[in-house]
Amino acid sequence: MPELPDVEHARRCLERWLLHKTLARVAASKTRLLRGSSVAALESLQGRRIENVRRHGKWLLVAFDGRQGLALHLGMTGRLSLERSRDPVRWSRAQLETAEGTRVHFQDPRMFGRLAAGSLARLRHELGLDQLGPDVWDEPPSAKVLGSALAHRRRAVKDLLMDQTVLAGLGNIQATEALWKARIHPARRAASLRLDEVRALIAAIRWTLARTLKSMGTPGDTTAAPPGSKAVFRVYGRAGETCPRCRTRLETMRIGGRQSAFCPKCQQAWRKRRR
DNA sequence: AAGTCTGTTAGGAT
DNA sequence: TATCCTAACAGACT
Repeated sequence: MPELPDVEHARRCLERWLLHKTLARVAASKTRLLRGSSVAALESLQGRRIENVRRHGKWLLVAFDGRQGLALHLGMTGRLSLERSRDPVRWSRAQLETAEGTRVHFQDPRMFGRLAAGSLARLRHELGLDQLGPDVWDEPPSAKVLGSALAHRRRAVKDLLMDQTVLAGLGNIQATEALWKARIHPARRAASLRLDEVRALIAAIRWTLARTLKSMGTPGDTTAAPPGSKAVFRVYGRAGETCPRCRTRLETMRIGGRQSAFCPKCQQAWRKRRR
């Protein structure tokens, strides 16, 4: 699940569960710590109050008093959940417990997630937040800015959209959906996009992010679709089904090792750059 | 039921 | 430098 909408949802959950609370206990068993961090650093957060919960791209950053921080990446299968007394929590790799007894689990079956604690300044450096591109939801680039980021790049546009140093937050699903919405073939060379196409792409990115975010509802809303439910997506994972726009049979191809669904009619590969 | 697929990213090869 | 590929891991699906 964890692309921008999922991480933003997780952020809102954390805010609801932890904001202004005191962290009484933190434990990390099998979670991989970020290089340069340690369990001792995690434990030094105990007794501190949570001041805010921010997100940049797919990273979560929890700020504590004393300029300390906890950084979290959900990796490919990570999720945050509130412990309820009923069923046991599977794949819990780390636990955060407030003085009031609220217990938050970091569940991560595949263990691609990351956790780190330390001074906020040091974390920002270690995480390479300065290496990340602008957050695609909070600070979307203008067509001109994105256009120049794509110019002179030979890689497939989809591959670049998922490059976190260009734009922070998009993953395979959101990039697939946005390109379909913007009617751009995923394998197009990034440099071949015209300015009007870049403009359409930015609008399409907002469209898919807003749509996915909305489908997840607000934290605690049990009527919303469970995160990652396929129903929201128009083309992702739907190769062989028909295009919702033109009824053409959707196809899929591999780009940068990732499966990329597209509509062969709406998303033409051979539009060449107009000079 | 063995084989294939999977939402990420770091790091090494080309 | 830019791009491409694979490993890290464990489960779901066909």
